Amino acid sequence: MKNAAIAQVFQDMADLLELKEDNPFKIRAYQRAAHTIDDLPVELGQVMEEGRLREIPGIGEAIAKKITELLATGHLEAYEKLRSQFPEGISSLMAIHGVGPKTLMRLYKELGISTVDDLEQAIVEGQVAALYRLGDKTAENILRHIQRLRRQDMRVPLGEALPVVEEILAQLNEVADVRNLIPAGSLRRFKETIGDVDIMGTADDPEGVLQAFVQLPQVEEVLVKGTTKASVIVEAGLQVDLRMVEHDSFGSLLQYFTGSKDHNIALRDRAVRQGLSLSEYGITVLKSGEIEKFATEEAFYRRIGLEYIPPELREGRNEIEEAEKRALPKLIEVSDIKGDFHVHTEWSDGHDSVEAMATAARARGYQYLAITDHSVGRGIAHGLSEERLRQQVAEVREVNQRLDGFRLFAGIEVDVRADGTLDYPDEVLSELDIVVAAVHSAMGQDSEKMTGRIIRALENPNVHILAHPTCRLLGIREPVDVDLEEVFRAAARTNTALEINAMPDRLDLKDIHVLRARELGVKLVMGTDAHSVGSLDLMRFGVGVARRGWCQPEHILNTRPAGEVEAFLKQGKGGHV
DNA sequence: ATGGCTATCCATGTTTACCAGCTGGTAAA
Repeated sequence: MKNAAIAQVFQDMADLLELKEDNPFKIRAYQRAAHTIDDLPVELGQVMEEGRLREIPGIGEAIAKKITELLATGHLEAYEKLRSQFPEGISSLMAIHGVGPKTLMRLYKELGISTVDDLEQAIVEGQVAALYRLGDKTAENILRHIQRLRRQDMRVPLGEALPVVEEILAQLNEVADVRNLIPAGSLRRFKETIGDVDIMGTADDPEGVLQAFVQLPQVEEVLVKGTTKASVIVEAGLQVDLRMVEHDSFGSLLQYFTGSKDHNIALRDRAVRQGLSLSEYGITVLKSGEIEKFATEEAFYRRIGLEYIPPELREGRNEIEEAEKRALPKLIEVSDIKGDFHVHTEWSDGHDSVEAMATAARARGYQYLAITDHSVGRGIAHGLSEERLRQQVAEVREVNQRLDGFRLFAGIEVDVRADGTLDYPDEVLSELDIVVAAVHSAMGQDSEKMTGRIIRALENPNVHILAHPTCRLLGIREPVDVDLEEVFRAAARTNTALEINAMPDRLDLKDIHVLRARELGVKLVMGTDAHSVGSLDLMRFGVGVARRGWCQPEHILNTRPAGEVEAFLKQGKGGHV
């Protein structure tokens, strides 16, 4: 049983316990366990074999026992027993905004509602509004949320949300007089998908700013609007909250709303032991009851004895311990990147010429760029025949000649076929400066086949990089079934680099994989997979993943100067370091 | 249910906005 499935069981148990109005702390314990497991970089099966389940924070005696049962039998008796007390699938109703456990239980007991369809029908028929303490407004509100839920998944990919939010910030800055305006929450932490967006602001006239906010042209619907905060729905169904706060406590508020929840809980625990109580308004000294306010996050963290923790690290892993020791990594930044290892041109399915891509890369301050179009097997993407590849290499070398102080590498994104062989013979590949291998077909293979296939590609001495190792497409395609642990070991052994694909719907490897790959000594590179000049900008999403994976500049090959990169490409694999 | 160090015990977060009925419950963050 995989981590995601186990986490799902505990999440569902938490939902059902909430319906039962069980001990709230027990519910939180299950939720926390589910979240931690979902985020775990190693499979629980392995942790169990090593007898280290209890070392995972939030996993104690009872949950460890349940995990063991799930891994051994695929079932959990306590879960089945709990489920039998409710109609099948009732917890899916908890996903509807505006329906909490209390309302849900009443809907079930008084109206026999147990599915979203039941609920929708009951609202239309006026049965919901007729219940005591529910009315027209509430029923209508629930109906709206059901329709929203139907339209699309609630979580929006970061790559979609970020540009929308940046546009809102730009406009709001123009029409209203604001002092601060910073998006908090998962967006600020650069999580790969965003639930709601939380913008924090300060201004002399906060109500005026809120008024301007709800009147922005991209606002499709106003959910709530008070004197200190407002919530709206903008395009793509994204919910955006704006919260106007006091300027002198902006730091603690920003910190609080940036999260993550796990990070803040751990922080609060630690503060209580220091005799301090944390809240969004500041820090209360428990003995005196005196409240201290903080205008900046730096001052806030300093007050509790920690160095500043960048938002991308605030996931409740071990950032607090490291901050205490002043041992946080100096995270990689976009400005550290000196080149891109994965771009396409009009030779295959890209939109711009070799020269246009090269000059755009140089204009960004890059020192080098690898041209890696698709190989012959990707017929649909105009993959290059051996003959066309030779012609393209000639063009790349010619452009490289003309560009002073810039290195253009001639390469290929070569298909890893179903059996692990590559799309071109070794003689052809060895002529290239750089070979990026990638799986694009037969993605339904079982784990054994897929893992073997990928490892075979890694073992090819001509392959420098494996691109988008899990082949996932956020919200579209699940990752392929592959034993990443084995892939990481093979990559380390063969000195093959693994890619962090920066395309926002890939982000592959993802943050927790990056953490684990680094532990195993795998080399990492960044590629935008750009299909046009503009997409070179996607690098910032890859950098976000690397930052969430605790990467310093030296962990990513793209921060090395052209000479070092050339050395890796020329001899790296041959030496089998 | 977890984890801490007063442990056969105890703490685990608080505020805002909305709605239905005219103060208090519920949900969300």
